[in-house]
Amino acid sequence: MSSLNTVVESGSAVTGCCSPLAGPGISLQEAGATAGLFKALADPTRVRIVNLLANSTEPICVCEMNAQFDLAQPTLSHHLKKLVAVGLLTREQRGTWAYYALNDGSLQRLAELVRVKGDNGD
Amino acid sequence: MSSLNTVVESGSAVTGCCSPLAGPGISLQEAGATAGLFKALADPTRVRIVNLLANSTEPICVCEMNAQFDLAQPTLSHHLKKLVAVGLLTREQRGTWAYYALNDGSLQRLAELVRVKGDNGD
DNA sequence: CATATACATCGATATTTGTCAATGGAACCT
DNA sequence: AGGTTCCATTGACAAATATCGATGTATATG
Repeated sequence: MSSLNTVVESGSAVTGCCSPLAGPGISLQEAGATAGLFKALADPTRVRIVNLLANSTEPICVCEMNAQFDLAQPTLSHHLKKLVAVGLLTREQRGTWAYYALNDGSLQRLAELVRVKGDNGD
Repeated sequence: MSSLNTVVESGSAVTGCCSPLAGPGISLQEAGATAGLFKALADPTRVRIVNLLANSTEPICVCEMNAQFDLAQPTLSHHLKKLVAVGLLTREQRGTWAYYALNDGSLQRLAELVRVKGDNGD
């Protein structure tokens, strides 16, 4: 059986930050935070990772992604770290394996960032 | 009065491209196109430009942005070009001035990219 | 025609970033 | 304890990018 610590970690950028793109007059600093979130998705590999996780009901371990993406393992780790740092992904350690999943509601919050002014919001 | 050619140009990436982030199994190429769109917004200055235009009912000329952003004029031109190339912005020449505006519906299409699976789209 | 203005393009540079090989560290197995 | 597997970190390097000064190109104006 083993211990199975299942320590969960996640950054926080989607979680609370970031002024909407079309919001009224954002500052330079706010623009930086918002750009930081988009920057996390400004790479094909990271888009694929998010897409992969968005289509899975369960977390996926690095070894499985490693089998699908034609990339060195450190490179994959690098991208995963960035996605966690920005709050899009969650990392969960199960024994020797590391399982990643979409942070709950992170896509919804991302959608709010892009929400258009006169939208169905109310 | 002068001639006022008003030649309008715009790229096309938001216009038609780009598989949704959470769509079913996107290819490496599709991921690249999607990442390219996010890349356009992965910069504080470009976020501010889009935000500025999103809050304006009328196009805005470069000279006006130049007054608000603490950047050299060539740098601003550089960013504007990228936003037009990806289809987010529209460029319109009025005499000596160049007016930029949000490409119609580009934000909506961007929102669709980020749309979550079980959303109200039905 | 000469000059001025608005903007784009070019060339150069410093920073950022994606990538990999090598190494490190932790959990598991025998 | 020793070896193995999974993953992260480090260091190095090439490519992309943000930035600016200098220059180019229209368009207007005197």
